Amino acid sequence: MVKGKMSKRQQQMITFIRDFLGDNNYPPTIREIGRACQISSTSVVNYNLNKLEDYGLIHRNLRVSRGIQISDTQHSPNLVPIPLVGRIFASKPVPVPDAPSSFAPDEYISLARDLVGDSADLFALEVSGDSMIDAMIGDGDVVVMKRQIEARNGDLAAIWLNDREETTLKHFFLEKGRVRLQPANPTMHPIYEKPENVQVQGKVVLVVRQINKA
Amino acid sequence: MVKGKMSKRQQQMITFIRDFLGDNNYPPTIREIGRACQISSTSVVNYNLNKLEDYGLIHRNLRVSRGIQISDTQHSPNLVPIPLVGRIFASKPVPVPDAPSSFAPDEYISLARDLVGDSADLFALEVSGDSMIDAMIGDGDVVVMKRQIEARNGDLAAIWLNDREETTLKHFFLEKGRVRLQPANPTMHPIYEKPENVQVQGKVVLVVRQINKA
DNA sequence: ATAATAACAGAACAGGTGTTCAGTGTCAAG
DNA sequence: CTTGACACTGAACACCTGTTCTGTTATTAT
Repeated sequence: MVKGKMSKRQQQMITFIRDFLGDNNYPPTIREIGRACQISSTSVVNYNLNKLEDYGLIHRNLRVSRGIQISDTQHSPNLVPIPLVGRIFASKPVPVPDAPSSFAPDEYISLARDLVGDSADLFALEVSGDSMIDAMIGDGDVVVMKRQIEARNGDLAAIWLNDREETTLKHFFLEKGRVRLQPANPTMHPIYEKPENVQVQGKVVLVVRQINKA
Repeated sequence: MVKGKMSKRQQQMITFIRDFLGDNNYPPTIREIGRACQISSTSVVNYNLNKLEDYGLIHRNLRVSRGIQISDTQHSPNLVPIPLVGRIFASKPVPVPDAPSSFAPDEYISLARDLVGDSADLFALEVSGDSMIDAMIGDGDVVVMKRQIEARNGDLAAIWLNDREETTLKHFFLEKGRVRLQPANPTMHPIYEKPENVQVQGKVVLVVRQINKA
């Protein structure tokens, strides 16, 4: 992960690589990129490719012709890449990413598009510990969330409790001046909070649990 | 399309190309194919590649390095289609499909290959009811299972209990003549059964929970 | 057996391709 | 002004890669 924003050229290059890959199913060469982006020198293309790799947008296989892989997507229109931005603990607020595209996480999880839709505001968190057990979410589960400030009644949301200083995943209900937080596990009882004490950080859209990670 | 069947070598080659493409997202060179398939001469690889193109299995871009495209109308190589064979109730045995390809389910769920691997023995079930709550699996969850008769210690398995005549999802442990079935929820206690009373129907490899099905 | 065809081996060639290096200009900080 | 970082140029090098050629071996038909 590296700071800095893409230059015009780098943006042009990565869009060309993406288009080329879509047309031909194999990545372009350095000279093909240069030709398409009006770059006369192969070393400049090489230079900017290294920058793009520093940003985490591509992966280069050194000394391999056409050894460019786009890391934001396995280049499948049916797969949605979701940045895995960190881990979630009950004792800390959810590390919600600020801007959608300004940063480049080092890890992605790919999911079929029909599972999560097309939203750009998705991010994934790996759960640490059993503190979310009342939401039927266990240690090692991956929760896919949609960044949003407000929740609608019934949403399973990540909620920061100001007084307790912890994050909880519960179903959100705003009812006559108070907030009811209902555990997903129906055998457990809800808790009630004052609206000014709760802070919605995002809405859970999917939970994935891999039993045997190879 | 041309008549004739593929030789052993050609079959080996095309599977290698497919695997290579899956791993690297770019096609292999002629020499990489030859190395993987124990072919000493590049001309032989070239020879057989032309045959594969005659058969319509691949498309070659002449004079382009790694210019091999697999004309695979199939799904994306990064998505695995998993048949959704039915619903799971605690009161009934899991409807395990008999033969992998002998039946045609009307519904599929697609998952990224890196989530579930390549096994052909996968099938998916939608959970009805809250009977699996002690496995942290709720109503509407989709469990992806791998068909198998035996379970190893620690596997989260679908287990049919002969006497109670019901299915349960628990972690399986065979220990000194008895079977311990441990709920995934660590706050709940295990149950113990005689080995002849339990029947493994499959092993859970993944659980997916969609919160808001659009 | 003989001939024809398919499949393969090895080598060589021309051009493609990633890499590297010595410079050039720009621009902001010291 | 000087310095240094940054983006870029042009050229050269070494290896990679697809192609082609000649020749050999195996298989099949006549």
